[in-house]
Amino acid sequence: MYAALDEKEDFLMTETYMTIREMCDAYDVTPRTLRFYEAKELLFPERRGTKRLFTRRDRARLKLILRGKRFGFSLEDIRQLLDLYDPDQQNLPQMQRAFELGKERLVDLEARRAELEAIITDLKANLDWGAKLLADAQKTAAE
Amino acid sequence: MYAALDEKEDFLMTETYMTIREMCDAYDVTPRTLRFYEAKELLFPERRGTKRLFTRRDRARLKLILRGKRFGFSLEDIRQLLDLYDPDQQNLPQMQRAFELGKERLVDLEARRAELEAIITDLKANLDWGAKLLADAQKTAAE
DNA sequence: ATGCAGACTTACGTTTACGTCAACGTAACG
DNA sequence: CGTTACGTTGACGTAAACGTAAGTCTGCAT
Repeated sequence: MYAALDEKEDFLMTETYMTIREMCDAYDVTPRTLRFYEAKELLFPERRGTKRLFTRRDRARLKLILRGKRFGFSLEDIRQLLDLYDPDQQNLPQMQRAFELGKERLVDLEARRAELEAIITDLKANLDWGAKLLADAQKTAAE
Repeated sequence: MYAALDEKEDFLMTETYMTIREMCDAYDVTPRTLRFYEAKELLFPERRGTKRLFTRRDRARLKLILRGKRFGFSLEDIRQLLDLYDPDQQNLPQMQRAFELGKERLVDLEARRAELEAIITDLKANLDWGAKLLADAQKTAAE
């Protein structure tokens, strides 16, 4: 289960559970953020008494959340997507919705990839152009 | 000038100036958004009396703004980058800052490209897996 | 001349994604 | 047994990116 949520460095992670502080240090987020994500039902840490215990599943989800954010997805967008990476096999209709949604996302992401490629090419060209302009300016100033 | 800001379809754009409504229709934004971008010094429409007239330069900048937003950049990030795409040759220090900033962005974008590649691969794998799960579920239900 | 569609300014409202106290619980340490 | 460190729940605050409503102006068609 959660095959896609696994990561290579997980073999280092001997602890099954992590406290909120360990999570913060490991993923560079604040406690507030983790509690906020829990409130928004993006994470589901267990409890020992009143304290949160973050599982492997939570860690995997958090990685995906942070990833999504870097690409401009809203938390609500991400919440939808998480259902795909972490399906509830008891709920067929939900799985199918997640599946359809995932296919749409794939199209979207591939379009983004193309656009990103264009942006990079573009930026490179502008950097070359800028370098030339700056070089000219240097020479002019030297006279 | 503004070589990188040109686009292929521009030859269709006979009008040098566009009204705010034309802009809204063309780029699917609201008037509020355009005025907001002007207030934030991302766009610099000219004025006929009190009314805004958006130039080719504004249109090129707007495209870049919308692009940047799709990739999760803040408007402030974007404002900085626009200086690179639209340099002020009277201002050497600003050009150099823009140049340095642009180089950093390039590194950033190339990292994003790699991550995006990983995300796509990942999502595809999950979709295949999901397809399998759904197929199994269908069969089970058929018995 | 007038009315009305659009554009303009000003200003307050809204949503997202947290930040920042305040007040309290609890567990370990000396 | 006190205090120090870390964790918890509200509750209010904030920055970014606009939305929205109110009131004004303005060009032009009737």
